[in-house]
Amino acid sequence: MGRERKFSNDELFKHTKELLLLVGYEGFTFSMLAEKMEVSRATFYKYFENKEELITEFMIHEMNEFLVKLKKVETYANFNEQFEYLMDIIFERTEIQELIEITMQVQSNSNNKARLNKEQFEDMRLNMYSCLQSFITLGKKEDRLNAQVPDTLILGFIFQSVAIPNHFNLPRKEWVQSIKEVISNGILS
Amino acid sequence: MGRERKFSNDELFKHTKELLLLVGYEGFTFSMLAEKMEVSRATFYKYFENKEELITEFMIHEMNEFLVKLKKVETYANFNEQFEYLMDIIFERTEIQELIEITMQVQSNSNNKARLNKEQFEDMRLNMYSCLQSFITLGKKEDRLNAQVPDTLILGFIFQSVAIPNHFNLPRKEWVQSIKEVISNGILS
DNA sequence: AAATTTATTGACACTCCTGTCACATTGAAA
DNA sequence: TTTCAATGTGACAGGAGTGTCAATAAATTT
Repeated sequence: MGRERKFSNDELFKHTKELLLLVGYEGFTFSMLAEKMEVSRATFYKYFENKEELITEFMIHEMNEFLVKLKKVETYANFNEQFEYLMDIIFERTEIQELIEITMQVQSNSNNKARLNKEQFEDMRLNMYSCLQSFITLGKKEDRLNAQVPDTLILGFIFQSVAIPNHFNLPRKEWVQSIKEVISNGILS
Repeated sequence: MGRERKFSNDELFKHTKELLLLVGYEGFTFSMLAEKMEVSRATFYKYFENKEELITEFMIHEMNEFLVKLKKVETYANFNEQFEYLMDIIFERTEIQELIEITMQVQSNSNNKARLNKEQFEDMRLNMYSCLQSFITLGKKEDRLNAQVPDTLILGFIFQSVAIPNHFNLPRKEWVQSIKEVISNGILS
């Protein structure tokens, strides 16, 4: 019962994401979002106490979508297939890493909802890492990964690689293929 | 003649850098800088029209320091030595990449000094790339670099690697060594 | 010591964002 | 048709940053 909403949660999060990637956490304001969505700014306060709460809630939503896909990595039997699949989903959501860094900037001082959201998000992030840890462990067990290299560095390389600017706009397929090649065997011939 | 300045340019840029890395471009304000430096906010307006002008000027200063070091790469005769030297200076100034990205956010609409500064900075950035291009070309000529990999990706890998978060705080020397190893030969064994 | 020059500052007016609230709107239930 | 609960909005007060300027402070020159 009651009035119909002017926008769905999906729409809200879609615009939030675009704005966040455009202007960053500090630059993000309810005013901009309201203008973008053609809605009164006051409306948001019916759903969120403040921008921290909106952004942390958005990030949980975003991370959830990513985790669902990431979990499927376990269904692949060997390291090679897991690696292929992992690169695919990472390059399908190149912005996840950037969004994680933005969320790190959220300061939640008091005992509010944003604080709880941040804690939940932290749990999800660790969940993500543990999922990836299994991947690394398998790779080292199968003797496919260089055991000398710290696990955290292997993951770091994989995740950072999506952030490399493709200045010359090489075709996506070729670009991703090259990145896989370099991550696998390095830049030396 | 006249009164003595309360702070040097070096001090100003030092604090600007710290603040920028802490709060990002959008979060940076003259108020914060003034408080940090224990100076009146109004003082800055004697030297800069606005924050865009300060930040672009700072970036030129920063890039200059980096370019001076980078130019020396040409004094090394072969690829191996150039590679070693390059990694050293990049890890000595791990923040240069981050600062470049921050500067990209500066919007200089009108025909002001910030606009000119941005253009000058862009020149320096291209200068940087051309310097690195020589390094790549030498590497491919000496048949040390994988000729299949796009040049821009090789540089991207090297520069992005400094941004990989060292979550477990592995000792710097070991960390850099591992990164060199992965850049060179990849994560596979 | 007075004049001159340069640096610094507090205060003011302006703009933009925030959080709130009473009031308006809408759609479904009674 | 009336009622009512959920949704949406304009307006207001408060806070923070901006850019400016007249006044003040400190060095140097005369």
